[in-house]
Amino acid sequence: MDPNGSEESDSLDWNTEDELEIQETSVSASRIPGQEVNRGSGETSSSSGSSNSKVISHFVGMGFPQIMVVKAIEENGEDNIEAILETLLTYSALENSPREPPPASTDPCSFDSASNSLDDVSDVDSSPGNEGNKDHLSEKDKMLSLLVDMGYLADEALMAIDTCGLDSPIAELTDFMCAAQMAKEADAHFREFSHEDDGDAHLRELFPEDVTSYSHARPRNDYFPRDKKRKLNKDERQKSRRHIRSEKKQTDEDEDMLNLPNPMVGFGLPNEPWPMVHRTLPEDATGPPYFYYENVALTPKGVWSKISRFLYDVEPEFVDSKFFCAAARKRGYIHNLPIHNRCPLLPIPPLTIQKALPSSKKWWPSWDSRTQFNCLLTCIGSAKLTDRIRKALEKWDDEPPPNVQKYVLEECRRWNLVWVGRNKVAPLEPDEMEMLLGYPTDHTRGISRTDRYKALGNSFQVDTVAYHLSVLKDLFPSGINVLSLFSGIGGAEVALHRLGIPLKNVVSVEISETNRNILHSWWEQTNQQGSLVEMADVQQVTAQRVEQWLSSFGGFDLVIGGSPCNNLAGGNRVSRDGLEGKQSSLFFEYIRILDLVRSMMRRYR
DNA sequence: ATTACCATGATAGGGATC
DNA sequence: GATCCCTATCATGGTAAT
Repeated sequence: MDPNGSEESDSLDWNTEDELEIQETSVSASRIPGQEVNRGSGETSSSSGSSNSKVISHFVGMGFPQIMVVKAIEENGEDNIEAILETLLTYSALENSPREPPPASTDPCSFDSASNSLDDVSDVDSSPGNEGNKDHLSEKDKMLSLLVDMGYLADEALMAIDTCGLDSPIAELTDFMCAAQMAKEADAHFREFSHEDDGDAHLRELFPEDVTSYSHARPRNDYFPRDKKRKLNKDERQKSRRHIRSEKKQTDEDEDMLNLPNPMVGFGLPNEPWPMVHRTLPEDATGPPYFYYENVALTPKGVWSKISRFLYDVEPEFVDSKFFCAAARKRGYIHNLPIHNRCPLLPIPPLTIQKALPSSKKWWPSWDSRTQFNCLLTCIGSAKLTDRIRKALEKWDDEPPPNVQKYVLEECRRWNLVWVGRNKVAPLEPDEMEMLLGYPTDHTRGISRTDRYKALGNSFQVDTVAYHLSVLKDLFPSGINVLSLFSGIGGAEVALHRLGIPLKNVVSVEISETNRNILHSWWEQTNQQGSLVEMADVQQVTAQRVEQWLSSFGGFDLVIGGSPCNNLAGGNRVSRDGLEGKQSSLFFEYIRILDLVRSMMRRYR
């Protein structure tokens, strides 16, 4: 739902000053007086150092103990945000366990395994003062914390302290660590992949009791030197992927795979006597608030099981919108909504091309057997292509030979072309896409044509989503408060509105200004009685803001959104990097915010 | 083997601004 | 006329399921 994230994220990459400021207050309790003197001075920190610092401060700012954050980064490699977060989240799952700070002795020891990779340079454990001397230890810890806060890796900082001595000038320590960092960077690619799956277990051993409630995490790759991954050539990338695959085979076997249902009907279709599916949600998954997450069904292997794991182990509901409209749209939805007594949106839209676009019937050749469109995409077929097709067909008086038919059909399926004249095909018009996706006519009108295609190609199919959301109507007869993340052109809002569910307060977060404008004008045109709060960046949804919304709205009833699919979708041949991808990693913002809302609402209860 | 896929990057041209 | 921004056009090929 975030078509323009790629463009605008460029300008957002380092636009975090204000947020850091906010976090400064929340972190301050755990920080040592005076350490902010060095923050941002820039002189001492290398680029990798400062990015590392940002990651640490963000995780810490959200309530993870610094020691654990550092450990998680060490375990997973600084590039592997996803794994770091996963490691940290493992402990939030134990939220109800008694809280104990890590034993003091654990602090220095916890770095031991991390420093193993550098043991050949220096023997950390042989240094004096590791045990017994508490004063020295705390001084050492302070220095360690200071250096880590400056952006250096904890194991390197520890080694520098041990090697150069606690009384050494900071400059000497930082010099030492710069050298160590350079040595380590060569190792980074390997560690990025090899530590993906064993990080949790390792941390679990080190912190068997310690748990924390976190409220913020920041899994953006943008903290790191841009496109480090892309520097890998194709062979290397394939090797890496093979490496992941072979590791998975060895470790998780088949449990990592989620099978896509065939037919892709989810937990049941309207007006079909489908055997009623019973599901029991994991205890931790039950609301309030209700949540609803969406993304493409066909992702790289293991992505959906990972998404499911982050969303409290709720099983995804895979649905193809071809059962709801005349176009396919294979999507996975993870939600904690009841699944009984759903009802479809009325009127039921036409399910075939011929009924949806009756004017095309006249020109539709008998050998084009399509009755439904493929997934509506963000791009359309080119004018040159339709021209080539026309020329290929014009050579034949009546029916073209099979090979020409095959070529034309292939292109028609690929680009969802419609017959609009004799030998003449054309891509769908934006308003036709609006209709097929369940939006009001001219919903996206007024912006450039390409932007309309982009926005529509990235949006919900309203009838499908509305069918799932329909259970909310009886639950909230007086209306609902909605937190809508990655709102796009407002598919969720339109669905709820069309269901007749009053929208009391809607907080909509959407990066694209044109999309925000679309939702805004829809809101006004439909005379909404509630209030609409618009935000641009999910990363600016801080604990403070959520708290503010919760206190003024009395809680959210629904948290809904589909995070960017750019790096998951099969159409992306350039950067299909999975959940770690530049845009798709914003998924972690979704769970971050959802968890924030959940934990705060539980606290208020 | 075939098929489908919420795409990306390079490029060119129109229009506004200086 | 030089430059920038916006828009449109086009070619491009990898993954996983069937």
